[in-house]
Amino acid sequence: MKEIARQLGISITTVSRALQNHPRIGLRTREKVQELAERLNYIPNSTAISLKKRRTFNIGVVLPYLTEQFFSLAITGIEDATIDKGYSVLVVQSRNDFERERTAIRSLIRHGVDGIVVSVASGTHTYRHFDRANEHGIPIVYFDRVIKRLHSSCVYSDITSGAFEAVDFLVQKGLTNIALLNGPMTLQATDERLNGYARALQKHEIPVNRHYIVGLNLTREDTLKKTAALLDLPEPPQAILAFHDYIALDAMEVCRQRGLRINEDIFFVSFSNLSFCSYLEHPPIASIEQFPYEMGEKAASLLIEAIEHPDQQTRQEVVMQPQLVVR
Amino acid sequence: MKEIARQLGISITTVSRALQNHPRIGLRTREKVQELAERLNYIPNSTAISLKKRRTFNIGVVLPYLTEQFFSLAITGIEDATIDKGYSVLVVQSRNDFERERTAIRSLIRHGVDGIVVSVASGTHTYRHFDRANEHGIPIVYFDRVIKRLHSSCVYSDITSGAFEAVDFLVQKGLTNIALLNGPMTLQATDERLNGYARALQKHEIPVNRHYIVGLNLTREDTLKKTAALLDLPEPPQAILAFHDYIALDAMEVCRQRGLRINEDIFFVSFSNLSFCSYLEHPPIASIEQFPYEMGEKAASLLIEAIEHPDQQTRQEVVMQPQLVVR
DNA sequence: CTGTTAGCGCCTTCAC
DNA sequence: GTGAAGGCGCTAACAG
Repeated sequence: MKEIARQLGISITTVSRALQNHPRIGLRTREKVQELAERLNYIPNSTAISLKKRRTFNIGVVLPYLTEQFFSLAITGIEDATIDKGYSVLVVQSRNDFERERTAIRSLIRHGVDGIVVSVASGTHTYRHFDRANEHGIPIVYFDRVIKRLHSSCVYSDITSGAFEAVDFLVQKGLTNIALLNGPMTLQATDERLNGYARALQKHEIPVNRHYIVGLNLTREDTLKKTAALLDLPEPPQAILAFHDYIALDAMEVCRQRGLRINEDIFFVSFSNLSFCSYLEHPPIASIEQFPYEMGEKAASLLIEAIEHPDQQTRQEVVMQPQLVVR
Repeated sequence: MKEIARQLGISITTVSRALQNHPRIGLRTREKVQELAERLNYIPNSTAISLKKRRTFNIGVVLPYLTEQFFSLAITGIEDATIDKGYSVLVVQSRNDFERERTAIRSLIRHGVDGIVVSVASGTHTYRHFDRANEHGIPIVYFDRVIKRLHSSCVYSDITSGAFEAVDFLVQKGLTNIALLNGPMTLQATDERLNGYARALQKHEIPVNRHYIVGLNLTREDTLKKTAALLDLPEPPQAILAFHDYIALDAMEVCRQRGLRINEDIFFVSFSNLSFCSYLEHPPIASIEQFPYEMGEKAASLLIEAIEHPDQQTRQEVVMQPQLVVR
């Protein structure tokens, strides 16, 4: 800017205004300035602007794993919702580790993001780090793995209803012995899933067999072991509802090894609907699509809302309806 | 800082120095400052620091798709290599679109990143936008889909050798009719792959059958169609080398539909080694692992090198050896 | 060991 | 319509 001002023999102020299309600036001046700026391929220093405006136009995203397609789709939604509003996205992976998440948030605060979208790590047990962000005036929107806080919006899917529909679907196919490979009890979604499962069985007056309900700890070994245990039951399940496609895949492997034919001797339904399931010879017969892209998109626009209108504290809770996709 | 200075009755400078553990500051003063800062849960305004230091400690990453596991692994490598040096990562997806890539770079420049890591979009045909970054003093490191520029380092894998080994492996298994499902001719890697393929055949004195060499355009339909054409040849291939696991999967589907048994009637080897291949009942018998994580890591550290020592323009070209993983 | 001063690049009253 | 001056929060000579 200084350079432009010098070359044109005008003041920096004028340059600044010309560049912003300030109304009360001479048309000729404006044109000359903009043209010269172009020629010098001037790019405004956003650091300086940030300092002045107290906005960086960066938003932070903290989520467990980018390698999970669910989250990379979510990020894409976030990107699409923010990019043309001029925001850039800072991504940090928590790897489901509390400590990592904490430092991630801290680092984002230091980097001066205008807001944060987070999907809480499964290892997180206290929420002080999030409050810190809020205390610094940084709004947070939670998605997928949400926690419900006073002033923060969140968007998540209705797991209960997803599980309900899945089980309902299986029962209507004539399957009554349905097992549930559920997540760790620390996650809220685990409860909801159980809920939907139980409610669907109840609807059809099928008694809940507690041996069919299994809590997994996210390690592959655990999944393999507990699936094997299920199959060893005197009355093994005819169908399995898995809380994640990956879990279903691991479980299917166990079944195959025992000579069970997928989608004949035993049926699978799982959450998430990873695109690569379509490459499988025997994919789960149904998946519960949770629309990660849309979730990310929604979360991001709520965040931008919160950033740009900090006054009107309209906390929102958006519940997305999952959809049973039958193959 | 002002607040701390006021409360302690000292100058802002002293506070600043105390916070940075400046050596020539009174121990007592320092402690008092740091303690108060803690209590006020003061977080330095990095925007201001950036303005002063002319560094944002942000680095940009531009790549085609985060949803491809290859790239999300690369990002993870980048993250790990930068995070503890105090950098944050701004991610933008180009979706292989030139225009998107261009705006991405532009936006990163505006946001004042200290450097950029990029995997060039397949749709990119001119490199002016990259030069722009360089003109603004922003170093770039290319990885995977690299272009070779005067002052920019790059890291990529030795596709030729990967293809060579793959074909060599197949021949040693007694397979001689080997087709190559290659990428679009616009990508440099496509050439190299062809090269390795041809060289391996040559080594075993197998003539190159040009009907076996197929250029794909990255759409699924194209893959299906051209694979079918391969199988329709008077002498169909016994094995297929695919330039990507996803391509192999699509091609395998075609084979299956025709009643060919994977890994019996026809064999597959592909590049990339996606983790989910292990879930397949009949995965490619071998994959060419390209170590995306390590590539990202390396690219990022080269970038940091370039950022922190802008004087010593040591352009580096790192070639990673891929590895044939036999299942 | 500590304070004074100037300035990073830009925006924004306020004055002309 | 344009310019001068001050300041965003912090750092870094330069003085004591």
